[in-house]
Amino acid sequence: MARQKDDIKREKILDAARQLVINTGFTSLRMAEVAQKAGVATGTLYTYYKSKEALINDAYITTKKEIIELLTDPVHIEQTTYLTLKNVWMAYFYFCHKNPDKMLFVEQFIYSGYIDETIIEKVDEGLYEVFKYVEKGQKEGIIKNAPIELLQAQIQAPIHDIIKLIHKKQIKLTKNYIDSCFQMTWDALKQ
Amino acid sequence: MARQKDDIKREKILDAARQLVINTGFTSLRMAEVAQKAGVATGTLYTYYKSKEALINDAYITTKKEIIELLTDPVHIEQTTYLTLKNVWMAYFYFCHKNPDKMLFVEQFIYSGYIDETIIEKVDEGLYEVFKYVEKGQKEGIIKNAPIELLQAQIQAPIHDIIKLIHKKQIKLTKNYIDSCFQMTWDALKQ
DNA sequence: TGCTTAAGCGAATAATTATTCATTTATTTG
DNA sequence: CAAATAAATGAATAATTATTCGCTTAAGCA
Repeated sequence: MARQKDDIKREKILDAARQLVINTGFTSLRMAEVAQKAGVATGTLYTYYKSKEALINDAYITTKKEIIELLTDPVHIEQTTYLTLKNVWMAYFYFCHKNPDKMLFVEQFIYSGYIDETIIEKVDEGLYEVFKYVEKGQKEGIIKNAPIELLQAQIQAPIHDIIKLIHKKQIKLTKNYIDSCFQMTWDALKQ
Repeated sequence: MARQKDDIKREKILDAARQLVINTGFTSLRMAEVAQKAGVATGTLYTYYKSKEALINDAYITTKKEIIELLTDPVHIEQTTYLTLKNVWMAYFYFCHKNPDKMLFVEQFIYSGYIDETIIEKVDEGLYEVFKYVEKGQKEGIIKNAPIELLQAQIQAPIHDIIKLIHKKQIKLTKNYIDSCFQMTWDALKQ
């Protein structure tokens, strides 16, 4: 037959899109720039995606899936709820630090104006797994009995804020710095 | 002479812009829609602002100033650091709850692609006042000795996340709910 | 009350940018 | 190795949308 679509090229396109969004905002995201940054011609974008909207939505879906897989990896599970949560928290923190473009893209996507509304809840379902660790801690009387979404906000929101800060002000990370972040979150959660 | 520009109309324009951004994203913000929502003609926008960029930047500056004035209002000051911080936190929480469009607009602005870079730091200077309450608590040995920006993240990020949630899922607020939010934040901060 | 002048209007225009498509290039397979 | 076919290209086109401008309206002032 003939040539096949190249998954590495697709990934380069998504990377380019995410990076451009983070550097210059969703409004300034131009298909021509995505193509240039990805090292392909503008027209090529349309053999991989039927529209700009489809491209952006795919960038969301694939990135979110990657994050959920990371968070629900059984490798984090330990004997105590404290240690399990710490592992998950650390894994997410490092992921965000290493991939600020992915984290920020996912966070910003909802306000992009390109949302295909149907996909958001579907993708988010995978997160329930993570909440189970928190609910387990509640049953054990270790974690506060607040509504689960409040606890979730206490866990994830500061991470995002701190990563933005690190990124913006080029603060360098020390073990100490990260540990005191987690300590604050744990103090917020614990009974 | 002749007619004067109408500050109420200007406010309506800014309101319209903020609401549209929150409902449909920055990318879908069209001058024609802003005009319609504000109840003026498209051309009128240009007697108030020389460009779309100028309009959006003004929406940012004025909103951010409003927030900073709220946070630095001396009325919040009490005998103890705990009570002062609680007052400021509550004031900000209620503001965000009542004006989610203002809070979200300010939060999203950085990623809008319309930033006039020079203004951001200038406007943010006013926030130092608020950090002083936190630093005071550190000197008193009441608040953890973590870097100030980490403490700031612990304070503000969960509020933003929770307001988004309330807005999205139409959770109804109870006194209890709000108090347990603040309790978590305080536990995160306190020594 | 009438004159002056800037606000207000919105259709027409200019600019911008997503998408298409005729052509070229490269991969697959018999 | 050659034929078949789909990917890749990027200039041309279509679509979208910010901005302008000639005209109308109304606020301020003598």
